[in-house]
Amino acid sequence: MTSQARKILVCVAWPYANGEKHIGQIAGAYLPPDIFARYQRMAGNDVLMVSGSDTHGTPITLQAEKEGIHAAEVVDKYHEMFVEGCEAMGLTFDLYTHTDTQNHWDITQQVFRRHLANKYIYTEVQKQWFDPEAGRFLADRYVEGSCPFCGFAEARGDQCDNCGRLYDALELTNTRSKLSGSTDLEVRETEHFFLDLGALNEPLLEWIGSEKEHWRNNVLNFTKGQLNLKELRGRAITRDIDWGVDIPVEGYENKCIYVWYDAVQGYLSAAIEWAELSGGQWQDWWDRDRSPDARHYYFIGKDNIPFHTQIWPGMIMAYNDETGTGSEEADIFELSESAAPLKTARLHLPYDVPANEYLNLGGSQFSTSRGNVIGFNTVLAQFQADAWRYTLTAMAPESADTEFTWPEFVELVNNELVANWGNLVNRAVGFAFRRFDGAVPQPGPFDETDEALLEEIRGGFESVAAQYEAVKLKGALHEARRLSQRVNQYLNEKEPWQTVKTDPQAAATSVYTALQAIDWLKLLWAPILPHSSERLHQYLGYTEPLFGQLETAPVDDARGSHVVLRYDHSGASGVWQAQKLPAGQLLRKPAPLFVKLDPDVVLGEVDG
RNA sequence: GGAUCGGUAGCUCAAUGGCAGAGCAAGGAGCUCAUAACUCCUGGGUUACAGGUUCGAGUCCUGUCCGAUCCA
Repeated sequence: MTSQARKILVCVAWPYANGEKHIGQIAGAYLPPDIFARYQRMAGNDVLMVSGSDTHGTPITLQAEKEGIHAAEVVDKYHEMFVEGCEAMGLTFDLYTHTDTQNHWDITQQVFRRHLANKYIYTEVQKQWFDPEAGRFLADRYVEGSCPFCGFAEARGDQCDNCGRLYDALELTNTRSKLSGSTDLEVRETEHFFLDLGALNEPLLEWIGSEKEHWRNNVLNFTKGQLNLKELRGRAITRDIDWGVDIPVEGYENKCIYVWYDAVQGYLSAAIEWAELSGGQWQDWWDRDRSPDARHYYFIGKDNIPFHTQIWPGMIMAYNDETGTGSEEADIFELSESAAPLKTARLHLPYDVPANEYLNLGGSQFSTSRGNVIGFNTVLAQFQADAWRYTLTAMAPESADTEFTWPEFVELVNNELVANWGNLVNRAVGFAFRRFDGAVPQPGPFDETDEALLEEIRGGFESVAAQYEAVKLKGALHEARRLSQRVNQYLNEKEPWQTVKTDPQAAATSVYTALQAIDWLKLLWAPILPHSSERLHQYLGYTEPLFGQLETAPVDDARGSHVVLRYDHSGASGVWQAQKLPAGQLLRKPAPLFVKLDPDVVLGEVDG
């Protein structure tokens, strides 16, 4: 490596642990960061990729009520389901955890106290529906009544299903509680904490105005537009709920921190948990004084843009602010040894937020309630992970919504992945294995055609890299596919199956050249197709694995036990370099890398 | 209602204001090492619509329509 390794934090959106995720979410937010992270590790950079399941919020409690079990059980069930999916898909999280851990609580409370000490948190009294029978305040979705506009009797807490109007829940009449069914509701006052985003509007505007040329158009302009309105205002951090992180201030025992405030902090808390588990230093990625060149990438769906370009950066700024340093509130925290450096660290802001649009199904969005969902775990049991990785990258909604259809899935797998790349590997490595004693043949002198091919494929280490580097994964796929086709063209021109009979040395040179090209293409494809590149790596006779190992393990802490997914990169040998394929290296008997799909079977299964 | 993104070949997508391109699909030919795969050739366009700026507009400006997200 000519340049020094850069610290790259790959932040992945935190999914709610409330059900099986669908392939639209995978294509938008979970596969792209893995491809990017795998590339960056091969390129010699120090990658830390973190995420976890979001265990708080109404989606979780709603699902718990639906299934008649406790929220914590819902969390365990779907968290583990997602972890299994990630393992099968090969998503190399250095740590995938969840938010109901002691560490995450500690960090959230630490950040809360610092925000409070720095005067970015204030309190305000609100009016809210209270159900005396249940003894609880009612969140919007727990109260229904008559619409203030059209009188519709079944209007929800914040929106009427009949006329579609939005309103404040306090405007409803004839209200009843969905908790107890009681119609005897009261409006009571309740005090809550607010994050003072209004005070952060100007600093955010300044931040968004410089060195953001590499950001995607939609993300940058959308954020600028919002900030230019200068309408950011306080946002409630706490709610009258009992499922969430406790508020670290006395007198608020019946309230909790609301999900949006704690969830985004997972990027930080997960890095700290990773350090605790691995003995690594999370500050190398997060502390901007210690690692000024570190870069943070946030992979999310478009609905999440405001949280990652306004709210979370604002929270980081509010944390870095030093007005409260030395005050009582700022210094009373008890943190674990790993987390303690957080007290003095100043944290990095996002370097890039390459948000994706949506991958839709059949012209409409994936919707669990409407039943049009293609489940992440389900499809991995049916088709190869790399087939999904290829098709979801080819269909990636990088600049606009895209649509998934099963016929297109079959076409992409059969006519591109199998035909272009899989078949190239099979024909070339298979031919070498059969006709050259199961070893890489010894080439004679290269002619112009040989040199030209090798030069062009070697160029992929620049051209494909540029695409990965810019998070243009679809572009990387196109470029790799173009280079694969060049090798097919080369073989058709050289016809080693002919020359092997008349001029074995010429055939050996051609086959060597093709194998060398394939050996390099294996690396260019590896971030997108890690499983098949790993197998090809073995067929070509290498013994060290390209990638490291994914493993799951239970972790115990003061809040209980949670399963984590971890990637151990230590055994990986794959590097982003055009190294020489050793002539004479023993091959292993190859088999087709990809399963060709039978359209009738695929379409029959999904229709039935 | 406000902010933003997108609308290009049958499909998926490219094109610093400078000859509208690629892959797949379709039609034809070659090849036979290969998963009936590979390679070559061909056809395919009112760049959503209407104006404007410019020597020149897919690209810049104005308006309209359609789709999407966030905020009200």
